Amino acid sequence: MSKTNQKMSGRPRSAKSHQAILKAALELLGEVGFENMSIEAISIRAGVGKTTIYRRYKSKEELVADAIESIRQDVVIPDTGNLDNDLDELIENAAQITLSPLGKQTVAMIISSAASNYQFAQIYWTKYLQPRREAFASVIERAKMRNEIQADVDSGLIFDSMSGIMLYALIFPPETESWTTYVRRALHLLL
Amino acid sequence: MSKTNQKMSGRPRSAKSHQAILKAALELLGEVGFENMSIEAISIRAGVGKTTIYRRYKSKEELVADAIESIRQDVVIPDTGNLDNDLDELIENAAQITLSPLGKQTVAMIISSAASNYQFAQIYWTKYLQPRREAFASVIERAKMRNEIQADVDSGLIFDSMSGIMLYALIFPPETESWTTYVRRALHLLL
DNA sequence: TTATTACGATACGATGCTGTTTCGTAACTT
DNA sequence: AAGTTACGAAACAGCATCGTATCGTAATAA
Repeated sequence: MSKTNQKMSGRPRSAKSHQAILKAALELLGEVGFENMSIEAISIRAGVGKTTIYRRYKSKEELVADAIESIRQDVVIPDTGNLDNDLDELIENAAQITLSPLGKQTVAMIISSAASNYQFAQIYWTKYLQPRREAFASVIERAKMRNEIQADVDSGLIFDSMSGIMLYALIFPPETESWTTYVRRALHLLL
Repeated sequence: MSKTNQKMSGRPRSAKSHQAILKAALELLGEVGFENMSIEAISIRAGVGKTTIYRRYKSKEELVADAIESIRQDVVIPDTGNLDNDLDELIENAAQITLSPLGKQTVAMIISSAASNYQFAQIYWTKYLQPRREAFASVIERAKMRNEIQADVDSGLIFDSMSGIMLYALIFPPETESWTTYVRRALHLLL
């Protein structure tokens, strides 16, 4: 905003420091969680002065929101010509992200702050879930055209249900099978 | 343990204080979350000295684990003679507990500490989910006997899926319908 | 009654983080 | 070159909480 919409005189803000701050914030979020991470720890890990962070962000919330938003992951839209294979790829991809420490802490942060601060859920929805929900829809669409499933299938609701079981299995990992097999088995109930 | 298995001389620990501590801990957990609650705040709200808490618990984790464990909720096993009605009651009951501030913070705590400390998930599973999973199984069992559903339905997997969608809808509340309708609609995909 | 343990209150030093300020230096614009 | 802004480092007072220790009092057992 203020950085780009107007040429400022004086030394410009360091893009390198900016990247280092976001990186350190995400690392610490995954390691210790939102509540236990301090601005001081972030500045030390990023190798920048505390001042530099306080100059950019008014609060930890703002910083972390920006950091999460900065994650750009390519959305996979599998197209193997077969629904089951497509779904397997989607599940595999979701597993990698969701089961990581950062993924877990992000979800925890969203839940615990949901009542007071909806911005984290908002970002996660827009940046992460929404694109994948659409990718899922196009996978389902193709399966419909191949007559693999009925035309009245509600891809949105199925995606939500699938996300739900993934979340559940994240907290209470299945004991007798792998996370992915379990999710796959649940998904077969839905289709 | 040490309190009951042996008659001690001297003044016994106050059961009243004990109750007050657990109550205050649960209240604060719902209000500010696990990370933001201090032993000091608990002692003040409970109207006891800090010493009294430190004498009983070595850590906040221990205290909160005990507090959660102390919640005794009657498990509803509906038997209306009709599966859909039975399920509605189960959903309604789950909604009340899950959507409360305490319910949300408990879940958030479980997730964020899952990697380092599995005891919270363990307690929640044993004290809360397990009994309900069994109640759900008997509801399904009765529906099978009435030939409302097929005999090969896996009640456990369906319960997990249902819990999953509830959890998901807790974080990302449906915009165009109520929480319960949404859950009910998802459940119909499964049965 | 005496011995023992718990009680609530209060004070304590230690710790870790907050957000701000000051400093000399570095990187730009005009 | 002059002017301006950002940089990292360091110091700062302020605050909340930690876990422990000390106090005189209360409640129980022998």
